[in-house]
Amino acid sequence: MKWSKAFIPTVKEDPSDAEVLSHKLMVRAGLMRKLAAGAYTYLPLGYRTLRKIEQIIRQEMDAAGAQELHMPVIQPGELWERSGRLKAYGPVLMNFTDRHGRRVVLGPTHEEVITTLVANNISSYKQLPLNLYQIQTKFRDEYRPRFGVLRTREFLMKDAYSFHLTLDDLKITYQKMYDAYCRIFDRCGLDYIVVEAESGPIGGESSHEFMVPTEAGEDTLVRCSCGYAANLERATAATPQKETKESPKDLREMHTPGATTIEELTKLLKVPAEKLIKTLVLLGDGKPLAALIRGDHELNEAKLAHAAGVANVEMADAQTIEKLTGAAVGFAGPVGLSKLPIITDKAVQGMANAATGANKTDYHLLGVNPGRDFALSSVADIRLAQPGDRCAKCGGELQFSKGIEIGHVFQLGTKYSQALGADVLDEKGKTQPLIMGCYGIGLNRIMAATIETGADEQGIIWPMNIAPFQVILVQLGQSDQVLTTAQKLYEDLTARGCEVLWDDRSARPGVKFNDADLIGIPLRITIGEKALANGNVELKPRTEKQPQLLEPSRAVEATAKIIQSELKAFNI
RNA sequence: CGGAGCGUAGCUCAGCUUGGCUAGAGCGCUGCGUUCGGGACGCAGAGGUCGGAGGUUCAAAUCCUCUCGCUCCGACCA
Repeated sequence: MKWSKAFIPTVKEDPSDAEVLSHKLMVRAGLMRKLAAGAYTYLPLGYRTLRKIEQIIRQEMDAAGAQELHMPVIQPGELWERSGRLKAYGPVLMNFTDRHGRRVVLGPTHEEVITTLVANNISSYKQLPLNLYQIQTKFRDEYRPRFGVLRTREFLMKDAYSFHLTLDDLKITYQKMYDAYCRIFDRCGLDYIVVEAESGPIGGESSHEFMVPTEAGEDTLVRCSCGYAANLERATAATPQKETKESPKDLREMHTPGATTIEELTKLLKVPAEKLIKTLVLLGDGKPLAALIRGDHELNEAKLAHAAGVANVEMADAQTIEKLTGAAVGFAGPVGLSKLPIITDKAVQGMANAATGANKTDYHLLGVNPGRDFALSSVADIRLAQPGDRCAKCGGELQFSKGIEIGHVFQLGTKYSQALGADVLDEKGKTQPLIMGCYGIGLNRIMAATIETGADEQGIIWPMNIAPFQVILVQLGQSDQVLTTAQKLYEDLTARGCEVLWDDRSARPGVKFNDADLIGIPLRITIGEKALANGNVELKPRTEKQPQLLEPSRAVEATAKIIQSELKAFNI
């Protein structure tokens, strides 16, 4: 491809609306342009990389025994009512009403469609396991699209779904897919880690996320040197040591006018936050419940929902709280709070002589002792891990960092098959709900994560496997000798199967070198009069400072060899 | 959805506080010339509903109201 004929609009300055590195570089290198918030056009160069990522995924999915199919983007709203996810997804679901007044959903994912498909076409355990995937544009009306292509309203996703008679069989496929994911991300040249994850509205039991650690990520990773790794929603920290044997004091009421926050209380009572018990009033699937958390800890709603056995929890509004506690917001406490179930965090259990709200406006209780002053009917880990916490497995200090989620695998169980009636007959002729797994990869995120973690001041550095072109010919000047050499190199490299971008523009050398670095092609061959005077051209990898001088025919050999060996290295 | 900020040439921005000549700069683009190994230079040009609507005024990019879009923080979320 000759650059002069290609549509590669590079720009010198960072776009004003870009914040993260990958976003800036993708625009500057002419990979993409924004149409609207969370919607991007992939230009030819960017699309080449995206297609290469797609190809790698296809190969690995096929090798793992999955079969590719293609489902519709538009889906009947009725399907989503049946699965119960119309509500669960809420406003994130893009939908419209068609001319007949039917609600149509733009697919944010395809569990409903695939489960219906399989329900209608699979009826025997003999047809299992079945593993199906597609690569398709997904739609989500995100509250806040951001970070360039990392969170968009429209994105490319590989989604796979597997169907099984037994949990053991699911686990076999789950492991195969897990391994395939590792190969995919390895081949894309990414440094990633795998963490235990919460499954969110997809639902299900076990789940792992594939994360690329980088500051630009919006997920928080919690890791320990012992190998423990989880995302923040899932992470468990060790329960703090039981407090030294402080002898229990008597309950005492204290006037604390207007002190409704932990911060105000610590000042007023002159005790540290870890001596306070926060009493949070929430609604679990609409029913009130209270959660007790140590003053310096944060509630993890997902864990609480799990512990309470509900699908969804939200903070109760002020009116509800006042009605239930008999006090203004900020003065709730567990003592005498009999109207609603109380779930106590593990860290609260061992506290002694704590302070809590008195369920009386402008009053707090001191000397509160769990177990003595209120019942510990339900104790669970319901807090977020936080910096300074210890690992629950080895006691080491937990490390917090940011990451980009590029893939996610779930053991779904029977959530969708039961809702949508996907059954098969087992060997005894008995009806069984299908057990499902599902597996997703964000292709655009792979691209962005590669740039995010692999760029330098000059621009992008593509791994050979997903580079839009493998080698760039930088032709300096337009003299006959330079031109014929470049032409010959282009033909010879192409004949050897190399993907060549030929910068034949009449721009000055500096412009070409800077553009070549910016778009990050792994190998560069410079054809200029200087080296040609000695019959040479220059070969330089993107990551090296100094070029190597070679005769053109040798440069072709060397280039082809480097490409070969790098592609092979990625083909684990 | 709560908070903050921004919208002027293809891009990055100045001008707005204190209303007033023909609305500017750099980059990019077109033509000509000189250059040519890490983002050259000269000359000549093209390119603008100042996001949109309404209002105040003799006069609005500038002041007021409404509205749309975009970005960031929060909340939410594969």
